[in-house]
Amino acid sequence: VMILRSRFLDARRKRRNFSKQATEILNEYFYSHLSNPYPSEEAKEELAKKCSITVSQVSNWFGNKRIRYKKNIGKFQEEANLYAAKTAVTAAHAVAAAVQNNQTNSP
Amino acid sequence: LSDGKEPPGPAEPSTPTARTFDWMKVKRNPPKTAKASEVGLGAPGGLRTNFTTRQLTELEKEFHFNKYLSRARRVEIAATLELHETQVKIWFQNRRMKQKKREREGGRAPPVPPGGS
DNA sequence: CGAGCCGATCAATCATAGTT
DNA sequence: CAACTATGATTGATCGGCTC
Repeated sequence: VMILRSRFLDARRKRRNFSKQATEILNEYFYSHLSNPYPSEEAKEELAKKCSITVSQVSNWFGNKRIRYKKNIGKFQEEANLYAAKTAVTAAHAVAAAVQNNQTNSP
Repeated sequence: LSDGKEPPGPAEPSTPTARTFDWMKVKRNPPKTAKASEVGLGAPGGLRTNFTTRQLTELEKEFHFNKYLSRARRVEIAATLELHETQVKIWFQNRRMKQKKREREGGRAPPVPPGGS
């Protein structure tokens, strides 16, 4: 049986965790698209570039994230709220900027 | 790209954030590999078959010879390796995708990360 | 109409990195 | 340092769509 394990022992070992920043970007996308966290091929390429990883790694990340998320939603609740708030702030900034540029207000 | 809302609302009212969407409910049917009714033994269908080294070696060898299998060859290999024709078929399909993946990305970058010297 | 293929994904597991 | 957890990768098999 052990022998059967040895058939692998190739790639998957020696794996490096993605940079904190890359994970940040991936999570932002995941939680801001929680209703449908399935990035298109183009989106994956863009994420891959921003994260400095390959498209396959982006796919692996989303695949693992989706499965693990639905496996135990509760465990990710905290993280979900964190990123939800984060994107909300980003959106707020965008709106604020738009308002400043566009003096079109409405009380 | 930036969507704001999804027309249908498959979510459930409970928590303001992180609702339950359809993709979270997706369940795959269990593998149909081996019918318990056929052999009627401790072969519960629904388990991911673990190919042996011998089977993988043979399949790999055949793959290098032919990327695609003919019906006849498939039957032959399935018999020799004691696998279902479907398993052999699926193995080749997955193997081809794997090959494509390696070609697409594995263009370079295997030598050595930084560090040497 | 059905079989094989493609592309994407699932789901379980492996082996390791990181944490406690 | 051991025990446990988080995470990236691998892979047999499924799902939907397309071709023939």
